[in-house]
Amino acid sequence: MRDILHIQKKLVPDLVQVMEKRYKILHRIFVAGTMGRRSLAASLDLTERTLRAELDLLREQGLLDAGTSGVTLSEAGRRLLEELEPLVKELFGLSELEEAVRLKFGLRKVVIVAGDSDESDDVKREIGRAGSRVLAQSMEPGDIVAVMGGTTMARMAAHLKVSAPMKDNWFVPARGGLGESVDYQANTIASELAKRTGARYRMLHVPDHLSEDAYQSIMQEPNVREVVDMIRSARIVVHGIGDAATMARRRKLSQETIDELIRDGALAEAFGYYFDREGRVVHRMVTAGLRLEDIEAAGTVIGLAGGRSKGEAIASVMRFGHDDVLVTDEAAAEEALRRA
Amino acid sequence: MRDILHIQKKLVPDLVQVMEKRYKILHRIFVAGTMGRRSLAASLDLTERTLRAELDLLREQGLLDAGTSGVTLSEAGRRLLEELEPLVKELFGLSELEEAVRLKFGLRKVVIVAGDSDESDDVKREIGRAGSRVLAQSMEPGDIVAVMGGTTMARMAAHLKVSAPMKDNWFVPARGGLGESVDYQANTIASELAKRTGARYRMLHVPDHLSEDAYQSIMQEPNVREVVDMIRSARIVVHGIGDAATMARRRKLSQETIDELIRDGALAEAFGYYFDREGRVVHRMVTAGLRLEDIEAAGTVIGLAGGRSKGEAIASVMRFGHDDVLVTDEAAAEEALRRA
DNA sequence: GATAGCTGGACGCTTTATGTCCCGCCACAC
DNA sequence: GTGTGGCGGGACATAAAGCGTCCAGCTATC
Repeated sequence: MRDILHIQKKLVPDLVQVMEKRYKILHRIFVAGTMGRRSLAASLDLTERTLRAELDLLREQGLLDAGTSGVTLSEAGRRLLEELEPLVKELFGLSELEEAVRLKFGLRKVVIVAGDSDESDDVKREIGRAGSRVLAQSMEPGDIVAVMGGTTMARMAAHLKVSAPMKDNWFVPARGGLGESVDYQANTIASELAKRTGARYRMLHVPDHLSEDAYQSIMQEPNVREVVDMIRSARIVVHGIGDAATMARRRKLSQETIDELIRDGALAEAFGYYFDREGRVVHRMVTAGLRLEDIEAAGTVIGLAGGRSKGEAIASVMRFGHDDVLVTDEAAAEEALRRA
Repeated sequence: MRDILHIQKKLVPDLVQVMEKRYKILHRIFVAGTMGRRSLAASLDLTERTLRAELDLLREQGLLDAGTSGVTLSEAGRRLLEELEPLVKELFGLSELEEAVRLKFGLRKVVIVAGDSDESDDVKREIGRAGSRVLAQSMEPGDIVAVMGGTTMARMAAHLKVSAPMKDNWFVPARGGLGESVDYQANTIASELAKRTGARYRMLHVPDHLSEDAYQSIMQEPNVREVVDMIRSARIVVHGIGDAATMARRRKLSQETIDELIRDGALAEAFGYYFDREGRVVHRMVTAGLRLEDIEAAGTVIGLAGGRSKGEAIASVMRFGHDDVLVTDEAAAEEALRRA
């Protein structure tokens, strides 16, 4: 059953939303018995006109009747609702989950794709696609977008598609190199995104693991300085979320540092910071780029991550509380809620 | 599984249509391997621009790729199509059936509702509803509509709904009384239809089973004459279809006549005429009203009938060849095709 | 008999969809 | 190598649909 919807959603992406909207209308009318258009519109948070279009359609389908004192479910409508009831949870589970996660972490928007990234590459791809849509919707002319690295980010970049060239937008890497494969570096991703959108980009070449002296002197370089300033004024930040242990290993942190992270209860990593269960910052990478205050100042911070194994890390970063939008998958969302 | 498709047809019929369109596009591309937009548009009977909007969306969904020599299904697209195949029949089966019936009998339009009228009153109601929609779509200002009697016609009348009053339309009974319950007489139905649409109507009171003399003299009556002239110039004719034996009994024909009908192979009845298997007229009722030549002259002839038991009769009347639109149910349509 | 709340009609504005044309490009045939 | 037909994709004016808003007429209820 689930499959069917999954298939249909590919063909008609907003199928479920529409079904949900109509279900809610029918359900509301069922509960109220008889109800007028205005009060119905108010209680469903629809405008009178759009509701009316829906009501006309539903009546056309013979699901409801309009009397002089409001609309009522017809016999067929009641029967449909009854058949629909057991499917509701499965049908709209994701949007309910989205809402639950949104409220739990006080986010502006949550997008959840079906499945578990840990188990299927399709789901990973879907997160990338969903993320790219969110980014495209969020961008406005003139915006500077700072992006992090990682495979999820790379996938997001690969799916971004815009209708019109964004000639006066900039993409910048949120931080210097991360010692990863070049495909997954923030620099690469920023340039890829710029290429795909017709926007401009700047790169930031600052090696990891610099001594304090070397760091200070490289920061004096005018063109490094310039890029860093741009990064710090980014209006949109897009980042992946990792679990602390994996990230520490990938970044080849010293055993000493890793021990320290463990002692401090570091669970999650995002934009170069490590967070404990409560969302407190317990460690930060020493490298040029985005600072916490820049994150706070950014208008839109978008987090991308999926897979049940990342649920805890996601919960931790969300508790940190400066993300606005989360794009994840079903398994991770459930896990994050459970941990929170 | 079947439930959900069933529900969707009721709740989101518009989206089901969209799904069908997109399925057809994918399917066509799959068959062709790779295909250009223009030739695709031509073969699917869509305009280039609308097709393009669909293609953009499907590509957005990752279902197809656009190369230099046309569009091709992506791996995901092929997979989707494969998964979709078993659903196609259930989802769009009726429209394929509609098309098959349409071609078989050379009709302008065929509307089929799911189910079997013999088994469920809901299906009968649906035929009425569908018929009323067809009629509303067919009517244009100034049109005279001639209607027959019968329960199906009565149900159709009960569901007719128009957006604007049809002040300059007329409804007339196609024939005089049929000796049935008053609710199902053509006169009653014509007046009901007029009341529901804001149109005007005329009645025709000519008893069945008149002697030739009485018939001739009643036809001299100016106001009978007037109504008959109107009937004969109807631009739209709506009629039910019955099987010959049942109708003969209902009309209390003499045993002699019934024997004659049987001998001549009468199978079906419509607008007062009896037809054999090949659609030839084998008998006609002697009463005032629509003649065969008026049927032939009418712009739109709409036939309504459902139930597997009527399949053969429907096939017979359709072979007669002067209907333009058929509204029926799934079982009757299958049976009619089988018999033809 | 007054009143509140209902449906359905109307209308102008905004957004979206659509028809149409064109350009540069690539593959293929010659 | 070169010509050519068909391709995708951009552009744009226009038609159509969607939507917010208001109103008339009606009816149930107090």
